[in-house]
Amino acid sequence: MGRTPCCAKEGLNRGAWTAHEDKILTDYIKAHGEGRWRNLPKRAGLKRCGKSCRLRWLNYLRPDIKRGNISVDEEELIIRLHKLLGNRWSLIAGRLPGRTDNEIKNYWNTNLGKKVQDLKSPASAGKKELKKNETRPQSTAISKGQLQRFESKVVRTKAIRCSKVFINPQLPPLKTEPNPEQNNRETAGPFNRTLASHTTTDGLSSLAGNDDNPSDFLLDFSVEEFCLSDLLNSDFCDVGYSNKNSNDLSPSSEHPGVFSDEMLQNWTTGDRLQPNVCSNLHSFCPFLDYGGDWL
DNA sequence: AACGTCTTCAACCGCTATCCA
DNA sequence: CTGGATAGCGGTTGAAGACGT
Repeated sequence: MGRTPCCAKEGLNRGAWTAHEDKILTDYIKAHGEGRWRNLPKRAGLKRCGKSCRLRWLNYLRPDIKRGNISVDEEELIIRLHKLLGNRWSLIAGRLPGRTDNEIKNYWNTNLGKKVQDLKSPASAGKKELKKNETRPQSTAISKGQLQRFESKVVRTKAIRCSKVFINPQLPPLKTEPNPEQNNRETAGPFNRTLASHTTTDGLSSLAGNDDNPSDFLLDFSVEEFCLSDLLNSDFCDVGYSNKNSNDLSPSSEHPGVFSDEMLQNWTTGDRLQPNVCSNLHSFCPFLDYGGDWL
């Protein structure tokens, strides 16, 4: 590939892994656990670079890997998370049980990215895409409107690393007016339950003073467990923030907050959705409604 | 059947973050 | 604080199979 190798690879195997190599690696990790990748090949008797072993294990051999057939729900979630996080595939993968960052990245590059692009300029989509959709019926599940919303609001999380967090305590209250439909869905799944019962008006209180881990923000579910579309349709929150002054990131500006990567990660890598943090859904509104460079 | 083009995805790369002595 | 080792990330590549002519 025209680049200098990251480490000495004389006598090392390259390219596709053989079943034998897979077995050696699997057996070794089962016996000794993950980690120490650099030394692993030598100890396991593999002619591979440690990095390659790690990748093979994480992306292919791990027992909890779910392969192929990305469902419509998963697809929608990927798009939504991509809109929120940008190309932070590992964070996105963290919310899709059994999926790897590599798989999601590939899926995005080969399917969703194109789809978003095509929907942006429908004229260029052409017959080719039509044909393709015929053979991949699940790909048609997302409406054009959805995709347009997704496309325009990717948060550029990698541009600048923040070490400070500013949160405006004067967050507008979330509307909590009675909603029959919501009430009906209250028992549908954990996410709806928590949303319904924890819509506080204080964006900070739940961050500061609760035993539950506020970092476990986003979603913890298996997509088979309940109807993901409830979450996806929720848009996380739809409070009417305006973002007229995109350069003013001070706490007193219209942006309620600028978030560090750490916070972002915490929000998206937790193992469990904690009830108290649902009120912090407020905090995401600027992301979702913010089309420009927010940093 | 043969050939060329396209698509997919596993594997590779360099870079950065984190850990630890 | 510094620097080496290690882990992890996202971008890119290319082999292989699918598809079209």
